[in-house]
Amino acid sequence: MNFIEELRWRGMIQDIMPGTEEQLNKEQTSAYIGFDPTADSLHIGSLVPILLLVHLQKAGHKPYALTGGATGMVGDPSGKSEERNLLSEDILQHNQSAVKKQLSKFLDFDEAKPNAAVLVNNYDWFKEMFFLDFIRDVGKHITINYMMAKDSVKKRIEGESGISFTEFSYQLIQGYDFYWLYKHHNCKLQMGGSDQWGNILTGTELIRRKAGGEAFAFTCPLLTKADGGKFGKTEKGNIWLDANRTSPYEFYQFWLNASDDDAKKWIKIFTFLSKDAIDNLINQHKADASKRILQKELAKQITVFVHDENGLQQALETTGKLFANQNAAAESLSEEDLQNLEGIIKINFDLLKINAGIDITSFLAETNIFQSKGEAKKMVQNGGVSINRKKVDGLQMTVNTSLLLHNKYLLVQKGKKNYYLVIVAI
RNA sequence: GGGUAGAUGGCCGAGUGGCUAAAGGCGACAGACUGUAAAUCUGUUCUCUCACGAGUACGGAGGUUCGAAUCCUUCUCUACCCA
Repeated sequence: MNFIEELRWRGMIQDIMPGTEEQLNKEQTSAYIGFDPTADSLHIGSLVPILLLVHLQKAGHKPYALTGGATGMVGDPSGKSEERNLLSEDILQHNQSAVKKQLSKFLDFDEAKPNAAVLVNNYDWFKEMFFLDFIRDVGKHITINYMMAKDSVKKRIEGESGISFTEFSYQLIQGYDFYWLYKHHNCKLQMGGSDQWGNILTGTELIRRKAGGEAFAFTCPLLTKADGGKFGKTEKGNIWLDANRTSPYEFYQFWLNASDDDAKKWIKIFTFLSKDAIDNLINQHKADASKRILQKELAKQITVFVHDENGLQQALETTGKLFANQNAAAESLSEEDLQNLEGIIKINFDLLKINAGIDITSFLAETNIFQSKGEAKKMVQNGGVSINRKKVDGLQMTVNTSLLLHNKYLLVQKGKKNYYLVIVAI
């Protein structure tokens, strides 16, 4: 199975330019994807493009991962309904190096291999670029009419808040990236999310007009959830690839909570399991959906990919303790169990206050489990708070030493799935 | 430059002097059900407060009024039309 066929059955191809497959079959091809340094960690939305590069490399082609030091300074209008705030140069610098570090985890950079991965930063070729040169050498080749016809631009022009010249120019900058890589690295293919289709085509157009060359492109679908919600968000926000931002346990939990429909789609995209293996899993899942075989396998594979075997073990251990015996009393957890709960939020709290006894709303607010007493109160009244797995049934409750597990711990739940371990000490 | 229509809570959108912390919808969070799903039903959803209550808030500023999202002045921004 060739690279494109592989991606196709996995549901990872949205649009593809004619001739792309032929090019890839013909010779080892260099291809690139850009990553915007909008934060100092990538999140799971970037995982699909990363996987495209990994598949590409596995198929024997040469992947280029581009960090957008220059494009990040401008801001991509695609998929945004409003003008974005510009990031400061310091932050961009910091983000770039962090993103770079993360990317290097997933690709093989062994230079001995002919298809070793390469990291590039478009700031390197834009920092010396003068405005006049750019509008003469690049701008001249692309008409405004062409640029305005792009969906991402059209929407903004027709929309409420308009579009600045800065963001309007974005596609030219990205287009030039492709041209530059084509010229200097013989890079003939650009991939990306389907929201990038317009920007990518500007690049192939530039290569055609300015260099008389032929370049190719395809995009992968943007992920949504079966219920129409945004992919990769939870009540706590984005799911990041950085273990310090999203612990392996939380990361694992995210995938484990996938709905059946989503799990079927996602396991093809986010794991390297073969078609047979996945078909087999889907059949097993259908036989007894309540075992959530698909979700477990998906969560396992992708957690190992991002956080290694250790991360997975940590996630499984914590998951086991918290969810395996949900009906068991919290008292059944040993001190070690509690001490080694990795990945959930741990909070230190003053023993003296517990000794004196503290009312439930103050306790929840002072531990920062809730931002204010009002919020804590509302949630308690809704029945959404448990301590040591017992539902807090009223505001009159007092937290005191009798509740402590092993004289030291309190296991607090906000909702069903959000655990906090309060550690009491002086 | 001239004219017209607009700007309401995370989003959409009702509201033209007091009964308006502002209908309704979406989203989000929680509960029930369940499989730590989905769907459904229920509750919550400006901030602080155990509560009584208080403080902010209908683009910005100022004014009229006992009382303003609602009326007036002015400014900013957006859309459309004319030049």
